[in-house]
Amino acid sequence: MDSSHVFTIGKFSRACTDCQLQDLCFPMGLSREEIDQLNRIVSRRSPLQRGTPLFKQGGLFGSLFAVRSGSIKSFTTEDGIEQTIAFHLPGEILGLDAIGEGRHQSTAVALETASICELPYDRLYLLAREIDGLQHQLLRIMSRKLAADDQFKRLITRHSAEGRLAGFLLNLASRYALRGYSSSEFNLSMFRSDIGNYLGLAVETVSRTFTHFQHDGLIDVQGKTIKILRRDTLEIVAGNSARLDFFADDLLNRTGN
Amino acid sequence: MDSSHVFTIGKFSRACTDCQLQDLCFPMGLSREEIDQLNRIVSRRSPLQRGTPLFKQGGLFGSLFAVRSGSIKSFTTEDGIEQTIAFHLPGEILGLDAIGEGRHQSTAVALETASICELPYDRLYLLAREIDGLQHQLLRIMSRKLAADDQFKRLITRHSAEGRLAGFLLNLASRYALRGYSSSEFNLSMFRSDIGNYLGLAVETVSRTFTHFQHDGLIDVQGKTIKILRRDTLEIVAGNSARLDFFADDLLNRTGN
DNA sequence: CGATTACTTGAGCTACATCAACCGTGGTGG
DNA sequence: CCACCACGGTTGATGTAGCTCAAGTAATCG
Repeated sequence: MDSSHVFTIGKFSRACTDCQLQDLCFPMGLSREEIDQLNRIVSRRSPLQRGTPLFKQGGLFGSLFAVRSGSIKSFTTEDGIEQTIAFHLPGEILGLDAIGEGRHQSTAVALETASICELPYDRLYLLAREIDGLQHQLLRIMSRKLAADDQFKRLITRHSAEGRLAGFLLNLASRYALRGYSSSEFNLSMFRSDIGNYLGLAVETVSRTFTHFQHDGLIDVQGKTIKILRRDTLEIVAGNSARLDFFADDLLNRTGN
Repeated sequence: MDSSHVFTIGKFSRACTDCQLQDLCFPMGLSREEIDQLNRIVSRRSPLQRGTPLFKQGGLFGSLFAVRSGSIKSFTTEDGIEQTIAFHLPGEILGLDAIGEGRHQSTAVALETASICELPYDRLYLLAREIDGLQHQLLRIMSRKLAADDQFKRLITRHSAEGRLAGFLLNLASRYALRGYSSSEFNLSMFRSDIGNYLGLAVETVSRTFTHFQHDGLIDVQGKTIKILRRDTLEIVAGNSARLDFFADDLLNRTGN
C-alpha cells in the first residue's frame, strides 16, 4: 500500500507528475519537485464501481479526494430525501465541505467506474504549509467552488426549466472542454432523475425539455449521448429564462406550437 | 491610518482582542498574542452608509472583509439582472469567492449602516502561514460556506414558497442566536424584494407568505420586525415542502382555506 | 428471454408569476 | 404645516409553467 505512489498499476494509476489533470487539480502551478512531494502523500485506490460510495454523509472526514477518471455524484440526505449537490468530473476535488465540521456533509457515489486519488487532509495541510503554491491552490479551488455556487443560485432561482437544462449542458460541455474532451459530444453518466433532482425539476420535465431541444435542433439526444448542435442558441436559452418564446420563433424556427 | 488598529474610534472600532465576534470570525481558536498579530493587519473603515457598496463585481480583489456591525447584501449582476447571493451578519466574511480569480465575483452593499473590518489578503495569507490556527480557521470558514451552499440548494430546489421563507427565517434566527441576539425577535434589514430575489420568489409571494404565517400564528410581522411565535411548526414547514397542507390543518389550525 | 428499471409521452391540476390596483409612510417643497 | 409624491408593501384576479398521476416504450441486467 505504501508503494502505491511508486508503481504504475493500470491505466489510471500513474503519478501526479505524469497526470494529464495537473492543471485542474492540486499540482497546478507547482514545480516538478513539489509535485513529486505531493505525489508521495497521494494514494490511488482501486477503481470504484458504479454505485459504490466513496464516502458517506456523517462519516468521519480524513481525506480529500480527486477524481482521476469516471464521474461521481454527491448528494445530501435529509428526512430520507436526497438532494443532488454536484456531479464531479476528472480533476475535481471532493470532500471540501467536510473540512469545517470534520464529518462529511454529503455522500459521494460513483456514477460509472471511477479512479480516485486520496489525499489525507492532515498531510495535505502540512504540505501546504511548506509549499506555498499548494496552499494557494487549495484556497483557489475552494474559492472557485464558492463562486460556482453563486452562479448555480442564479441558474436555479431565475431560470425556467429550459434555461436550467441548457445551462447544465453548457456547464458540462465547458468542463469537458477544459479536460480535453469534446465539448460538443459527450455522455451523460447520470440518470435523468439525477439531473432533475439537481436542477429542481421533475424527471418528466427533464425528459420533455430534452425532447424540445432535440425538436428545435439545438441538441441531438440518443439516450445518454448528447450532441450539442447549436451552442449559441443554447447559450441564449441558458441566459434568458424569462419569456424566451417571444423571440424563439425567429431564432429557433421551432416546429410544432 | 496606520494607527487604526491601536485606537478605539467609536463603539465598533475596538481591536480584535476585545471583539465580541471572536468566536465566529478569524480569531477563533487563536491565542491572545496571535489575535494581536492578526489585529495588526486589520484596518477598520469608517461606517458604511446604507446603500454604499463595499466592493463591486469585477473590481480588483485585495482584501477580505468582516462584518463588525450592521448587515450587508451581496449580489451578482448579469445582463442587468441582479441575483442576491447572501445577506451577511456581524462576524461573517465577505470576498472569499474572489480569491480564485483575483476579482470580485459579486457586489456587496450595506443594507443598513455597517462597520467593516478590512483584511488585506496577501498579509492575511502570510500570517496564516505563520499561525497554524489562522490557517485552519480560514479553511474552516470557506468549508462551512460550501456546506451552507449545499443546504441552500436543498432549500431552493425542494421547497415550496412557504418552506423557503420558513427556512430563511429560521436560518436568520439561528444566526442571530449565535451572535447573542434574540433568535425569536429581530429586524429584517432587507426589502421584501431582496428576500424574493434571494429565494427565487416574486415579491408578492413573499408578502403573501408572510401574511399566511402571521394568519396561522407562526410569526408576528410588523413591517420589518419579525417575531417567531411557533418555531417548531415553522421548522416542520421548512423541512416539509411537499404537500404540507395534508397535515397543516391538524398542526396549524389554519384559519380560512 | 423475461423482469426490472430508465425514459418518454399524455392529461389534468396547482403553485406561483404576472398584471394591476391600492394602502401606508416618510421625505420634500410650496 | 400640509399636500403631494415616490416607494415599499399588501391584496386581488388571472394565466401558465411545470408538477403529478398514469400509461406506454425502450434499455439493461440477471
